Amino acid sequence: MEDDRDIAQRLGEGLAEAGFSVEYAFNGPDGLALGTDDSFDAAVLDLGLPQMQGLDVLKEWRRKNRNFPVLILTARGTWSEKVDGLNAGADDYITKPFHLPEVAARLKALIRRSAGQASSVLTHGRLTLDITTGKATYDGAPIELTASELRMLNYFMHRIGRIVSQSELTEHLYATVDSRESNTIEVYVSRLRRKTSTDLIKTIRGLGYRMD
Amino acid sequence: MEDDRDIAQRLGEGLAEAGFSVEYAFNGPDGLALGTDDSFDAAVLDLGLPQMQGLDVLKEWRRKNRNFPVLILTARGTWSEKVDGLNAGADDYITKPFHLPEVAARLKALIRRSAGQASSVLTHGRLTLDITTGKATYDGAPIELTASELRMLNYFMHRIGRIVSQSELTEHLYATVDSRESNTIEVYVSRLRRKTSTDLIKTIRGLGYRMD
DNA sequence: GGCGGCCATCAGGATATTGCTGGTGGAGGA
DNA sequence: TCCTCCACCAGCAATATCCTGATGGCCGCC
Repeated sequence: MEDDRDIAQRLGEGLAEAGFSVEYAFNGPDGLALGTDDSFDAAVLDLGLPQMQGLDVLKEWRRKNRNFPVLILTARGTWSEKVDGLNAGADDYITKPFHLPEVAARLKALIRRSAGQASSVLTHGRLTLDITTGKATYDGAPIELTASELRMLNYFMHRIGRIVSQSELTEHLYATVDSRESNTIEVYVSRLRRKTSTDLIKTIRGLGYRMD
Repeated sequence: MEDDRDIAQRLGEGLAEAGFSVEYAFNGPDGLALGTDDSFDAAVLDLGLPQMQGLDVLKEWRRKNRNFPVLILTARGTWSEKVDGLNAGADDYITKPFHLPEVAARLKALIRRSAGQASSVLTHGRLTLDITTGKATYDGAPIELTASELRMLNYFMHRIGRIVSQSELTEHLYATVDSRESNTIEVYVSRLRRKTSTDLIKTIRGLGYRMD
């Protein structure tokens, strides 16, 4: 997003070369619209967009809980803008004239960091699981999961198509190795099935379970 | 405040020339002591102070409601530190090697701004929080919050929708890692709920809390 | 030095989760 | 087809977890 299309062009091409997928907006309202998609990994924001203050765009994003990282571009010497930008919810800033590799590097760092924090949602079929918010949905409807169920479901969703043995599950969920004395695992599988669908987790008799 | 006395010397002299009145601390505890005076316009904090993490000093200041602006000095390339710093309550950061005029300029900007009471107010649903004035409203009605409650609420409001574990809260609020000896966190959550609404903060048993 | 408010902690009670049991159903082998 | 054994599930008691009123101590302010 840039006020000067040439700069934007150059920046966009550079970032594309660095492996990013880029979209542009040349004014505030367009930027707002783009941001509402919430499908971005990060945004580069030039302060001083026409028609709307760049900071206002940022504030509006944050107000709408768009939490992708934002890198601010500012002209050299406008300190207050930078500080205001950080306070408005920006994650980093960089001064013009900028070096492309630096922008790319910072963007990568921001994205890497936000990946550690941002809600990373796993999707499989009609099932959805966000481990950071603890929310899961099946067919779009939210389902309530307890902590243990959540852990187990998470484990399964990271092992789609693989057979997961009972002992493996016990080990992962409890860090203890009970041999066959209780059927706790079976019970939890049962609960997961009840809350989602009977055929979500298939049982492989004598070997374990598999989700696919 | 500097880990390298030469750098500190140079920085201090430069700032003095620029019209600032400067005091030093060369380690964490001294820095803490200095900060408790609350008679400063601003502080320059070097991450990586001996004996105590620079960020802990900052957190401790903020815990005591010392709200002077803080400018962080960090080595080049440690992005996570910077971002963590901003999250911990710093107002700006600058990378080494730094140019004296730049530091001075940023400091001035920070001080000017802090004098001007730029109020950044967070809004979420019927809840409103102005971190600079410490005022909060619920349904438009003002609610009285103590310093700790305020910091906790602030933390929650920056993590809407995310599960926040008790240990995470303890760590952020106190900079120490108490394992389960007291139920302080529970008590504060309870108080926040009483002052706002019972269902403002949802408890996820075994995992933590979530505000959404 | 006295006072007020904030803070941390305790203890008792409330609640959801956990792990188990026992009875039932069904798969797979002989 | 029948039999055996494994898996399933509803319900239950035990328990970890959480909530909240009360209390004493500390700190800062007057």
